[in-house]
Amino acid sequence: MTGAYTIGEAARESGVKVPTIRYYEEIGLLPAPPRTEGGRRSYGAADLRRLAFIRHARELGFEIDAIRTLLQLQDQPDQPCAAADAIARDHLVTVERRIASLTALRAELQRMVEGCSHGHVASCRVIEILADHGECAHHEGGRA
Amino acid sequence: MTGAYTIGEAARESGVKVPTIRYYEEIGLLPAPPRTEGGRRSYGAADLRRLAFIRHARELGFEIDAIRTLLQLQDQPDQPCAAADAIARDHLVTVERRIASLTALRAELQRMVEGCSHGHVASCRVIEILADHGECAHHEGGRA
DNA sequence: GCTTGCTCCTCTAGTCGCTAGAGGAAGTAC
DNA sequence: GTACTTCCTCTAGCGACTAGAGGAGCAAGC
Repeated sequence: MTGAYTIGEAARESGVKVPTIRYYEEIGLLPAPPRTEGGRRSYGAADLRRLAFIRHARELGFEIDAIRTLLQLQDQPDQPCAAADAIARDHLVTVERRIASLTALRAELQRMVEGCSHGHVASCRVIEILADHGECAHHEGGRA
Repeated sequence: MTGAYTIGEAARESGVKVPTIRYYEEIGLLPAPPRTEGGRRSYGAADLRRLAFIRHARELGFEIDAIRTLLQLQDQPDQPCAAADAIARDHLVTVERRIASLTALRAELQRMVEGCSHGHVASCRVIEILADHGECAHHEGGRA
């Protein structure tokens, strides 16, 4: 039977660390489980699934608030899934923007390190490019 | 002449927000400028250059500590620039890893939203993939 | 002179998603 | 009975800011 798990077992099974599990409980992402006589948390199989879901979503870069919504949706399987789709699409857009930004950044870093003649700071391309924004190809801000 | 600037002017010139400038001063990234009679910060042209340097480096994703080192290097132009080069190279590696990770992530998000038939949550591909890690192509962790 | 409105000052607290550590109790192994 | 591990709660810290309170300086108009 899908018995009871200690928080340590839940952590090992789900890959979410012990303090993080407690943190998720604190912020209401994971329901507070029943306790043993001695006051220890006792998790069931459904909790492990929920934790795995959260972990996977975090790995994919979803924010806690988005995961909260996704979990609510998961709990109501007869709802239309437009909301889940929208969250994923939104996130996809974010990720694409981030990739574009990082790719531009990579090009600039490559220019830096390739241009560096390993001489002295006075003539260092790395320092130079950082000092002169005008000289560089990077003109759109935003989180890298 | 390269006169004196208020913190607001420095912010406009450098693109760094006013509270952020004060924050940089607090953490010792920017020297504390002289004050006017009325106690207001009075910046010179060198401060503006330093701020622009910091801003650019932050835009490129360098961490404050790395910027601190880069600024120290900039202040000693006769030093060899190996350290600056190493910082840039390090950062390039980080950025490349991040791009790889995000690219894998993008593929998975695309699978999600393309597979979504816009029906109900019970059969939603987005929710499904999140629930079943085994089903997905994403197996290496790391910061996205 | 006086008021209006903007910028500036300091200080504290909040953001996000955890992570670390203190100090103590419960459970397990020998 | 004692050693060891795991668990408990609680508070504080990380990075890099951001927001807001409460007050003072300063320039312009009347």
